[in-house]
Amino acid sequence: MSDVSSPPPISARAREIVAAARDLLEGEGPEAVSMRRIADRIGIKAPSLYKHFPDKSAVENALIAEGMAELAAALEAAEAGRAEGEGRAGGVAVLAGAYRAYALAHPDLYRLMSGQPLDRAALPAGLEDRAAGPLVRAVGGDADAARAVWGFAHGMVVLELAGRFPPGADLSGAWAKGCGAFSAEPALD
Amino acid sequence: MSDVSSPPPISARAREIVAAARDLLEGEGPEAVSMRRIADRIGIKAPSLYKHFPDKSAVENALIAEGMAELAAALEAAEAGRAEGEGRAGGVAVLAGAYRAYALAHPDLYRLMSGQPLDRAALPAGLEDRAAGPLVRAVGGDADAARAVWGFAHGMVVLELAGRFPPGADLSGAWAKGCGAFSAEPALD
DNA sequence: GTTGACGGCTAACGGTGTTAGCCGGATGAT
DNA sequence: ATCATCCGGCTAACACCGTTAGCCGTCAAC
Repeated sequence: MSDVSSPPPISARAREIVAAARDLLEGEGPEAVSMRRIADRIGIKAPSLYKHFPDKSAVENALIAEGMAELAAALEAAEAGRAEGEGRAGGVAVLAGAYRAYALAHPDLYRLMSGQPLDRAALPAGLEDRAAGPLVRAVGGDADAARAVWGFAHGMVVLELAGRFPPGADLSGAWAKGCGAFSAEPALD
Repeated sequence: MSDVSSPPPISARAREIVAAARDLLEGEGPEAVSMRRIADRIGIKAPSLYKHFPDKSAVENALIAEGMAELAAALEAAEAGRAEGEGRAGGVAVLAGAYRAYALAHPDLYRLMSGQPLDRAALPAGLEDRAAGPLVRAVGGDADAARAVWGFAHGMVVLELAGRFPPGADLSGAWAKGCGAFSAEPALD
């Protein structure tokens, strides 16, 4: 019963491959992560990669799992670190700050994680729920509210990463406005 | 004052090219819109496209301009169509509904429009502002608030398009929650 | 009538993901 | 000790991608 985690990729070579893929992704952007570039980086030829992963998307799924685990850890740390004096409101703002910080620190990985229809079967069981946990707890378990603030945070982050806001826009103001709106208790609900 | 729009692409052939590109995009998805497939569809060879557009991104920019104009029109129609009795709150919800409806009706075009760093020089002058207009008016000209609800709407739409919410999730509830949060007047601001 | 631009074309380059098939070495079984 | 098996490399190749170079027919203008 040692390690019945998710899919097989546990061999040293496999880990080396996803590490190379991540270096390329975070160092040179998404178009740099090609099977030939990955193979080059670890001193083998591209077709040999297929002895370790069925296709490129499997390598990407490993990267996605890695990123989601890191993001979950960052959110859990933010959740644990906030002063107990803060109400639900502060919780949302702190989590949103941690979310944004992770995305800005790993822009290309974040886009890879969030830009495509998750292959949930290729993910460690429970990872997605673990990443969502801190936020749903911060909004008191209201699924609608959790989805709304997730949508807000994701949208803000992705627009910022794509440079869609005006050059000198005061984004912290917009974040504060959003977090404030979501922190007010529902008036007549 | 007939038509001093933006860049050159006004020839019949050029319009035919972007029409073919749009058919491919909306009919078979983004990976189907290749220079060879576009050319095939109008009965010429791929290299001939370069007599009308400098590169593929120029064709995409034409698609983006087309989509943004349509989205702007949809938002303006929603703005004009709402009952005058509604306050600012209703305005935001109506606009968000129109925004979501356009994105769901043209998912691949919307992703093309919103997923990359806008080449503003390639866009008709004033188009971006025109698309943003209805929303900033709905929030009373507060730029921070406008960016926050834009982030919310974009995030919700893009997560929905990517199938990131749980299969049977009640998204209309999350949308209502978000619009409600952004419609309450700022308490102590 | 000549010139020149327009808008097609073919051939080609370097890149992509991926498959087929070969082959050496290590490992396990008889 | 010999034999079989499988693992993990390899080369060659396919079909596609965006893009460039260079050729050529048509047609309008001077």
